[in-house]
Amino acid sequence: MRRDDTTPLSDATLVSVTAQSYHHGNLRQALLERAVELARAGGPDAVTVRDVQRAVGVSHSAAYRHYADRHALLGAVQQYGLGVLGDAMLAALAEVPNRGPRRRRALARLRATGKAYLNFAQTEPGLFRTAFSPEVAEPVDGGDAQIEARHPFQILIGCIDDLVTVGVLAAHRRDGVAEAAWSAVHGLATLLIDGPLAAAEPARRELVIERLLDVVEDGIR
Amino acid sequence: MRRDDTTPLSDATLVSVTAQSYHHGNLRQALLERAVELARAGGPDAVTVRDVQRAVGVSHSAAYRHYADRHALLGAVQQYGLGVLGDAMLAALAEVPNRGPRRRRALARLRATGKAYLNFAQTEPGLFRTAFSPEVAEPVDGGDAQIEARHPFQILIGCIDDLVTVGVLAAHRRDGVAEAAWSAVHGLATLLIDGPLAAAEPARRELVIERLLDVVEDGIR
DNA sequence: TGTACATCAGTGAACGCGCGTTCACTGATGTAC
DNA sequence: TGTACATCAGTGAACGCGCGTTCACTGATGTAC
Repeated sequence: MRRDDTTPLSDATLVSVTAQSYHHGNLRQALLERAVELARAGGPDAVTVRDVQRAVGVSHSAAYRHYADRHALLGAVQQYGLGVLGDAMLAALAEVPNRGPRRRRALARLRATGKAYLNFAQTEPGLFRTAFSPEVAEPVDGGDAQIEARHPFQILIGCIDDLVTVGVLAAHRRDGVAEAAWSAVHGLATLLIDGPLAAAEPARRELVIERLLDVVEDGIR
Repeated sequence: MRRDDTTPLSDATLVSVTAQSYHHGNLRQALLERAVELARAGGPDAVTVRDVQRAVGVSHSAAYRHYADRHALLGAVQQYGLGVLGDAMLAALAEVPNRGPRRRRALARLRATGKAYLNFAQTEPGLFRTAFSPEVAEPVDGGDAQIEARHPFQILIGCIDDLVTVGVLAAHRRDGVAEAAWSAVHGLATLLIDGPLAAAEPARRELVIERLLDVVEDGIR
C-alpha cells in the first residue's frame, strides 16, 4: 500500500521506523517523520532535503524517489500539520458537553475550537508556522473530501453553520463571519508565537485569549 | 549628521542617491533604500547583504561599515516599515471628520486605523511581512519615545483609550481589548496576503474586511 | 592659503558553508516459468 | 522449489549556486598648523 502525497499521516501512522534497509516502503514515511521533526523545531525554513536525509541515514539524493522536490516534501509536512490541528479542534469539539441550551452549546463549541487552535499554535509553533507557510502552494480545492473535512477552516465553518441553525447568528449576517473569526484567532496565534506577545507571561496570554474569544463571541451574536 | 540605527527614515528622507562616491554619508541611506526595495518585492528573505550592495554598485563588504550584520540591516528595514504603517494609520486618523457624536467618532477612528492597517498590508505585502518578521529582534521597550508613539500598536492603544474616555468601552472591560483588536486585524492581513484569502476577489476582500471590523466593533461595544 | 598628516569609508580577494538537484550506477526485491 | 530476469529503491560523485563574513589594503576626505 503506497501512500499518496496528499494524504496526511495520522498520529498513529507516524511511528518510528527502525528497519535497516528502506527498500520498499519505509523511507517515504521516515523522511516525512524527520521533516515534521525539523518543522516542529525550527519552522519551514529548517526543513531541508539534505538534513532530512542525513537524519534518516540515507544518501543525499534518496528523497527524490519519493518527493519531487523540497516543495513537495514541505507540502506533505503542511498537510500533516493541518491534519493534526484539525484533529485537535475536532477533539475539543467532542468534549463540549451535550447539555444545556442549544444556543449556549453552539457558542461553547465555537469557543472550544478557537481555544484548540490557539493551544496548538502555542504548543507546536514550528508546525503551526509550517502549516500556514506561504512558501507552500495550498491546494485550494484539492479534491479529497476526507482531508477537506479535517481542515481547520472547514471545522470552523461547521461551527458557524450551527450558530445559524440554532438562531444565534442571523442568516443574512452570516457571510464573512467565518473568515472574520478565523482572522481573529489566527492573528492572535501569530502574535503569540512570532509577535510582541511572545514575551507575555502565561497568565497574560490566558487573559488575552479569553478576551479575544469574548470579543468574537459578542461580535457575532 | 549621522543617522542612528534605530531611527526609521521618513518617506521624505528616503530619496534616491545619485552621488558617484559614497564617501561620507550617502551609502548607509542608499543601502537601506535598496534593502527596503528588496523587502517590498520579496519580503524579508529577499533582503540579502550581497544583493543590496550589488544594486547600490558597491563592493560586497562595504555595507559592514554601516550595519553590523544582515540582522541589523533587516532591523532597519523593519523599523522603516513600521514607521510607514504607523504614518498611514495616523493619516487615516486625521481624516476622520471631527463632527457628530463623540462615541460614534471614537468608533470611526478605531475603524479607520484598522482599514489603514489592512490597506497597507495589501498594498505593501513584502514590507508588511518584513515589519512583522520574527527573524528580527523587536525592541520591546527600545527607548526612543518618538518611535514608540508611531508604532502601530501604540496608535491602536490610543484609539482604545478614546473609547474608554468617551464611554463606549467600560474601563473594567478594557484590559486585553487592544491585543484582541490587533489580533483580529493582523490575522486578516496575513490571511489576505499569505493565506487562503490571497486568491479572493477585491469585492470579496472588501466584504470580509468590513465584516471583521463590524465584529470587532460590536464585540468591543 | 598650503602642506603634512590622521582618519576612516569603500575595495577586492578569499574562506567556508550548505543547499537543491542531476545522473549513471548497483544491488536488493519481487515475479514468471 | 529453483533459476533467470525485470524492476526500481537507494548510492555516491559531482555541478553550480549564492550566501555571510574577514581582513589587509588604498585612496578619498577632513583637519591642524
